[in-house]
Amino acid sequence: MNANKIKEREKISCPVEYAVSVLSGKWKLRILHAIIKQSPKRFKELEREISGITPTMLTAQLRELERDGIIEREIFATVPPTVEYRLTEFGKTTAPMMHEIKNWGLKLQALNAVLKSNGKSTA
Amino acid sequence: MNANKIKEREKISCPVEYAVSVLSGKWKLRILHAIIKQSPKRFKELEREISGITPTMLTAQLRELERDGIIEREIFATVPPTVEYRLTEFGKTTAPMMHEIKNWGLKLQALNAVLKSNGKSTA
DNA sequence: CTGGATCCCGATTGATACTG
DNA sequence: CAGTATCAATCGGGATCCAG
Repeated sequence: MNANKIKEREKISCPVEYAVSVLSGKWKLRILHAIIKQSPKRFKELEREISGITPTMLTAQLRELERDGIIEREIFATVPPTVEYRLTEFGKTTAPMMHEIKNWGLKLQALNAVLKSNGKSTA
Repeated sequence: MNANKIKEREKISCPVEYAVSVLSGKWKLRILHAIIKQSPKRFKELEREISGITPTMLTAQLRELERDGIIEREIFATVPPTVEYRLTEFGKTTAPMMHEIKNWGLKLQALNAVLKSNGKSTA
């Protein structure tokens, strides 16, 4: 259960482990990244932007991020229904971290591109 | 298979997804954090510092980090055997990211401590 | 001490079908 | 459009045993 996950989290002392316990998984960071880039964001927009994710997973992950106080959900009683997601004030504190992660991802991509093109040359 | 994981990675364009593909899992970031704090670090020291990890997992994760060019391993033919792990030059580029992650973890812990004391006491 | 090889479980995830 | 429910399959990760 979810409540269990929360209980487990309370035992954690290491800040890194704590952050991981909230952000781990294939999708959380990408969702966060997408919402940081443009907020608010609708369900469908997220689904399109995060290639490979299924609606089921997107819903589940969004619920967890909401429960953890990082994003908030606003429902509009329109037809068809509209739901917007945006960062909470606390959620905005992830921005520097996300920036560094993205940044490092770029370095990593660049490095691997080089390694690949070298393949077997130089050394 | 591992080679497969590498192949998959080549298709990724999003930097965040790329970073996640290398760092995801329960242990990678904690291992990195431990080695950043003090380098070089021996196998046993890592095992002690990263509470909960088993030698099997520690080995597996270290191998992946090594393969991804983030850490390097040095073996000393002593009795008993000694192995030291340290960051590569590229591995050092994770420092700002790790700093932000740790930092955010601290904020998160602080927030949840408040939420808990509100929700519980006073009641 | 370091860590390779197996086996195995259960949480995580995906596919599908359905609803307000 | 924005989900929910269910079921099945996969895979990360733990336990155990073994070796240099």
